[in-house]
Amino acid sequence: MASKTTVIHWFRKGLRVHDNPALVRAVEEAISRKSYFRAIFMLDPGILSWMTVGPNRWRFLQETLSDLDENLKKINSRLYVIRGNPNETFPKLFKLWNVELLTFEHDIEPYSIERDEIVKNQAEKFNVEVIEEYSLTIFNPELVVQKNRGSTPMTYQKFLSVASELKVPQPVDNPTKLPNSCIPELDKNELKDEEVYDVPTLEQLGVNSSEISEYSRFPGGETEALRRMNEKLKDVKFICEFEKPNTSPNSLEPSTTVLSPYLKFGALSARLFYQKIKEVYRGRKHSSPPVSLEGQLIWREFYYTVAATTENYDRMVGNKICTQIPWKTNPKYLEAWKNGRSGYPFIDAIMRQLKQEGWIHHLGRHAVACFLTRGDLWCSWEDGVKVFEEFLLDADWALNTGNWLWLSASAFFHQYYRVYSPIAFGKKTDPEGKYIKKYVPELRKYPSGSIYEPWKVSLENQKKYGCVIGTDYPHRIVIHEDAMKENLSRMKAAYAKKKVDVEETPQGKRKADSPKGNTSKKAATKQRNSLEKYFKK
DNA sequence: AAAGTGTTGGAGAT
DNA sequence: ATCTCCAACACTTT
Repeated sequence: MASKTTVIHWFRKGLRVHDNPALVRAVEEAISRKSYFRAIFMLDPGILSWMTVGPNRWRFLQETLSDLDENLKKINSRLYVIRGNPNETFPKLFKLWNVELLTFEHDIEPYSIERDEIVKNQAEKFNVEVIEEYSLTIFNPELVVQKNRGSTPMTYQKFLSVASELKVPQPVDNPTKLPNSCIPELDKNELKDEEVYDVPTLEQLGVNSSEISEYSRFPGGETEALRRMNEKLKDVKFICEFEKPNTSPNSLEPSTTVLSPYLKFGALSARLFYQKIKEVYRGRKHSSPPVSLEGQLIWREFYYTVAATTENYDRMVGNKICTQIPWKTNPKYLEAWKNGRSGYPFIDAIMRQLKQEGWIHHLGRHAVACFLTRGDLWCSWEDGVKVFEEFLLDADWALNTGNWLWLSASAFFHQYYRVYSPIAFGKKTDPEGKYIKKYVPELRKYPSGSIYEPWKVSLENQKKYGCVIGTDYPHRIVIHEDAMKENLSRMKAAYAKKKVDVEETPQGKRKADSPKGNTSKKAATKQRNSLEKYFKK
C-alpha cells in the first residue's frame, strides 16, 4: 500500500519538550524525509515485576504525561500512549505505522539497557533506523570515565576534578512546529478509536482516586517544573547562598527546591537547570560544591556515573563497591519503620510525610536511613531502597541506591561511628517540634520539652496530653543508646572482615607477620587496583 | 610513613 | 557560634 513512512520519538524518561535532543532530531528528520511524526510513551506492565510504584508517583506520572501531551500539541503533535511491553509492541508498531526511524534518549539503568537492546535488534529486523541521543545528565558517564582514563571517579572531589575538564553541553532549542504534512491521519483500519492512545486516567492506571486526594503538594509535568524552577531562580540570595547542610529537614515548607521529582522524570532538564544556576551566579559571590545548589546537581552526576559503571549496583552481594555487612531480616522492624510507627516521633514524622507527600528533605532521608540500617534497626539498606522507591516522587534508581549505600556506610562514606540521633538531630532545626505535631498529630498536645521523647512523660501527663504511649502511639521499638552501641561493634566487625577479605584475595600474597599498620594500606591499595581493573571493561 | 580530607554526628565546654 | 573529644573509617596527598 506504499503508505507514507513514520518517524517515532519514544519517550521514557525525558518527559519534556524543552532540551530534548532526540525529540528535536525526530522532528527534523520527519520534516526533511516528509514522513509522519509520532511521539509515543509505553506503559509497560513488566516494570511492576521489579519495582513498586505507589499511588502518589502514578499520580505524578499521569500528570506529567497529560502535560507532555498538551505541550506536544503546541508543536502540532500529540502523545500516543501505548499499553504494552515494548519488546512485544514495537514489531507491531513498526509494521502498522510503516516506521523508518526511531529516536530515544539513552538511559543507563540495567533494565533499560536490556530492553533497548531487544528493541534495537527488532528495529534492525524491520529495517528501522535508530538514533539515540544523550541528555539524561549533564556529563555523559561514558565521557567521564574516559576522561578519567577508564576508571570511575569514586569520590565527589575526584568527580569534580574530572568533570571540570569536560565541556558542559548546552541545552538545545525546542523543536519546530510540525507542518500538517507530518501529522498522521487516522488510519481507519488500524484501531477503531484514536482514544486508545490517550493519556490514561488514574482509574485506568489502577489507582483509586480517593487514595490520592491528599497528594496535591507537588503537581507533575514540564509546565510545573519550569514554573517551579523559575520561581526558585528569582530568589538570588537563596541560589547564591545555598548550602545544603544549613537547610532544614523539618521545616513545614520545604527548605530546598523540590525540583528532584521533575528531574527524575526528565520533566526538567538537568542541563537547563545547571545553565540557569550558572547565570544567576555570574558576577556574584556564591557558595561552591559540594554544598552549593550547583553541587547538588553534580551529586546527581556523580551517582549516575558510578551507577552506570558498577555491576550489581543495587545489591550488596556481588557489588564490588559495597561493604558486605550481615544485616538481619526483621519484618517487624521494617514494617514499623515504613509505616511511621517506630515510636521515635522525629523518625515517624519523616516517614509519614514521605508516605503522604512523596517528598522528604535530604537530611530527613539521612536520619531515617541511618535509623533503619547501621544506627538502630540493623535492616538491610536494600529494604530501605524498596520503601523509598515505592513512596518517593523522585525515586531514581541511581540516586536512591547511591544514597542508601552512602548512609548505611556501605560505600562512599565510611565514618560509621557518626550516627544520627533520632532525638537530638531534629531538635537543632525544630526545637518546638512543630513538624512532629503536623505529621504525628496524636502527639500535638505534648510540650516541646518532651515531644521528641514522649516515653519520658509520666502516665498521668500522657493521659493529660491525650496520647498514652503504648496505646495511642507506639513504644519505641529499640532503645537508641543500646542499639547504636551494639550496631557500632557490628560495623567495626564488618569493616575488619572486609580488610581481611581484601587482603586474602587470590592475586595478593598475604604476609602473615606483616605489621598491622601496613595491613590497611596494603589492603586499600589492592582494593583500589582491583576496582580499577574491574571498571576497565 | 604521615598528614590531610571527607556534603551535613553528638555531647559538652566555652 | 566555635572548640574539643569521642574512638577512629577509607582514601588521597605529601
